[in-house]
Amino acid sequence: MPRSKDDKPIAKLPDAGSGSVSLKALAAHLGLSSATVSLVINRSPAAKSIPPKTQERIREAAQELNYRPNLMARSLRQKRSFTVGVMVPEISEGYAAMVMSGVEDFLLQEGYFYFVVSHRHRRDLIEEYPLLLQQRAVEGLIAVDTACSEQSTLPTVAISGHKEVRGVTNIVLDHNRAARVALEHLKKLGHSRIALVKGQDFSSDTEPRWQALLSVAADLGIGVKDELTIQLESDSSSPEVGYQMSKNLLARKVPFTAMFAFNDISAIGAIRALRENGKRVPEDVSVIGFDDILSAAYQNPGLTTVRQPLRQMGLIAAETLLQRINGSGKGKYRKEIVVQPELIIRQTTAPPASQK
Amino acid sequence: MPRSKDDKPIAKLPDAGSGSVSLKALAAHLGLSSATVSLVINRSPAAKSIPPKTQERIREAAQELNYRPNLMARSLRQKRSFTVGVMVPEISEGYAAMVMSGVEDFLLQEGYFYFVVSHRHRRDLIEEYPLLLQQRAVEGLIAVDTACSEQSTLPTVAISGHKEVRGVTNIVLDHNRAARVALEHLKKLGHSRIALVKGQDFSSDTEPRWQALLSVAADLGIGVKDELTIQLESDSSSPEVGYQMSKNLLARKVPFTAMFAFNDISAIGAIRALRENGKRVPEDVSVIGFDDILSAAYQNPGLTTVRQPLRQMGLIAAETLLQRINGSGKGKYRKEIVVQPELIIRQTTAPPASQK
DNA sequence: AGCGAGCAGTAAATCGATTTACTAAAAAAT
DNA sequence: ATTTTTTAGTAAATCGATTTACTGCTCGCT
Repeated sequence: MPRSKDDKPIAKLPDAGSGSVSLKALAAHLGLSSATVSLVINRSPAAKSIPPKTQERIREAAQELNYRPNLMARSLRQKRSFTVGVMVPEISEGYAAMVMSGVEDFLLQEGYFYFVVSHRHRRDLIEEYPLLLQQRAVEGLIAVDTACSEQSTLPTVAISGHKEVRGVTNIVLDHNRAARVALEHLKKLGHSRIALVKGQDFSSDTEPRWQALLSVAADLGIGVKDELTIQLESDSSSPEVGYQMSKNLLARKVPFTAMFAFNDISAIGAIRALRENGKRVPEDVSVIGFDDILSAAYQNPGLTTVRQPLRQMGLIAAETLLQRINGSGKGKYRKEIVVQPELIIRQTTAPPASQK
Repeated sequence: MPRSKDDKPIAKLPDAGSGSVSLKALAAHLGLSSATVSLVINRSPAAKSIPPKTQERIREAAQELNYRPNLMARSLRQKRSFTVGVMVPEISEGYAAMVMSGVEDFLLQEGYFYFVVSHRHRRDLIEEYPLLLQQRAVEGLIAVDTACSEQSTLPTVAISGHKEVRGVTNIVLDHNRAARVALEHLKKLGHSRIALVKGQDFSSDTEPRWQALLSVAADLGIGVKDELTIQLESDSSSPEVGYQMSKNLLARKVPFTAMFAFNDISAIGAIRALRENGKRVPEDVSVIGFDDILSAAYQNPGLTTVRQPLRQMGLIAAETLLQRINGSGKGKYRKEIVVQPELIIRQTTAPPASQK
C-alpha cells in the first residue's frame, strides 16, 4: 500500500480517542518516570529537587493532554476516598432535602462527594446501609433523623439523632427554646386552651420535643390536658396523618383555640380538618407548625412555624464531619452541637375570637 | 514468663480488630491462594475445578471472618464502579427530590450507588460536574431538568432535557396531552378567558410546554391573548416568582376566570396574589398547577394540577441508564421515552361564577 | 508402560497512582 | 584531589482484588 515516505505516526489529537491519559502515558510522553510526574503534580514536598523548569514542563503537558488522575487508583493506595455517606429516612421529604442541600454545599466545596441512601424507617436497612457505605470506602457518615446504632467505626454526625451513641456527634435543636418561643407567642396572643401534637414514635425528635413542651408549658402555666393531646402514628409523610388525628381530636368536642403541631406537614393536615369542621384559621383556631419546610411559606395563609435552621444544620454537620475526618483530633469529638430555632410568624396565628 | 504449656496463638475474635480482612488474609487463613478464593467467592465459571467441599469451606470462612471485598481495588481492576452521577438544579426542590426518590429506588436495588450534584443553573457547574463525576468513575449520568451539552462520553439519560443531544436518552412528558387535559378541563367547566403562565427561560420544559399549549389552545378554540400571558423570570424556586407576576397580570385589569400556571410553585404564588386582590379561588378564578409536587396536595384548598409521574420518571431513567450501561446494545439507545401526565382534580378549579 | 484427560489449584501480571529508598552525576567544600 | 553535598531524578514496592495461563498429580484406557 503506497504511503508517503516520511510516514510519521499520526499525531494524536490532545484530547483524542476514548480513554483518558494515564500517569504512565503522560510520563512516557515527557520522557520522565511516573514517579517524578506524580510528585510534581501533587506538589509533594519531595518534589523540591525537581527544577522549576521541569515542573513547569510537566504541568503544561498535563494540561495539554488533559490528564486526570484515576481516583480509584489513588484511593486504593492512599486509603482515602473523599466521599461520605448520607442516610435519610426519605429523600423526597422537605426536611431531608433541605438538610442535604446544606450538606452538599459544604462537601463539594471541599472536594468531597457523597452517597445518599434513604431507609424509609426500615430497621434492616438502617443496619445494613452503614456497612454498604463502609464497603464503598466512605470516610464518614451523616445520619439525618435516624437513630443509628453503635456499630459503625466511622466518624459519624447525626442530625436530630438524640440517642447518645459512642463516636457520634449530635446536632440538635434547642427544643426548650423552640417550645418556649411557640408557647409564649400563643400565650401572648391570649390562648390558653392549646392542643398539642406529639410525633410518631419512630422520629428521634419526638421525645425530646415532647419533654421540652411539657416542661415549658408547666413553666408558663399552660395546662396540658390529655383530651387536647394527640399523637401521630402512621409512617407516612403526608398531611393525611395530621388530618386524621385532628378529626379524632375534634370529635372529642373539647374546645381549644390554638394548636401546636409536631411539624409543618401535620399542621397542614390539621388545618384541613379544622376547616372541614367549620373552623376558620386563624380566626377560630391558631396553628403553629414546626420545621419551616419550603411549603410552609407556600401555604395560604402562610403557616406560622418554628423554624429549624435545616440548611445550616446540614452545613454544620458536613463541616464537623470533615473536621473529624481530617482533624488531628485523635478520636476526640464534640458530643453535641445545639442550634437555635426561630419563630416565623405568618398568618395562621392570631388572638382568639374574644368570645364564642 | 510462665505460661500454660499448650500455649496456642490467642484466638482472634471473628470480627476483632480495626481493619477488615483482605482477600490475602482470608486466603492465608485457609491455606489457599488468593486466586482460588477470589474465583470461588465470585462464583466465576473458572472455579468449576474446585471441589464443592473446598468451595463450601471458603465461603464459610469468608462469612466467619466477615470478609468484604475492597470495592476500590475491584473497581480499579474491572473498570466498573457501580456508581452513577445525578445532576439536578437544586436538591431541595420538590421536583428534583421526587425524581431522585425514584432513581434511588431502582439503583440501590441493582447494587448501584449514586453521587448527587446540584448546579443551581450555573453554567460553569453544568459544564464541570460531568467531568468531575467522570473522574469519580461513574458509569453513567442522569440529568434532571438540565440542558447538558454534548461533551460527555458517558451514557446519559436526561429527564426533561429536551434538546436532542447525541448519546442522550430523553425522558419527556407528553406536553400536548398535558395541555389538552388541562385546557379541556377548564373549557368543560365553562372557562374561556384563561390566563397562561410561561416558564423561566432556563427551564428546559418552558418551550415545549408553551408550544404544546399554543397548539392545543388553537385546537380547542381558546384564544391566547398577550394581555393574559405572563412569563416567570427570577431564578428562584419560591412562589414569590408567581406572586409578583400575577400582581402584574392583575394590574392590567384584563378580566379572566381561570389560570393555567407553569408549575405548582408559581400557582401557589398566583393564588396568594389573587386572594390579596379580593378574588376567591376557585369561585372567582380557577387555578391549575403543574407537576403535582408534594405540597400541591397540602394546599388548602388542594391544588388542581397536571401531575408528572416524577417518581416513575426517575425510575425509568435509572432503569434505562443501567440498560445502556450493561446492555449489549453496542451504542444503540432510545432517543426519547415519553411519559403521560394525569390531571389531578382537587379544589382550585370550579365553574366560573355565572356572571359578575 | 505410556498417553491423554481431568482435577485441584497456583503464579504472576494487571489496574493506575503513590511513596520510600536509592543512584548517578554535578557542584561545592575541604 | 578528594570528599561531601546537592541536584535531578528513578526503581520498585504497595494498595487489594481479578484473571489468564500455567503446573503437578492422579486416574483410566489401550
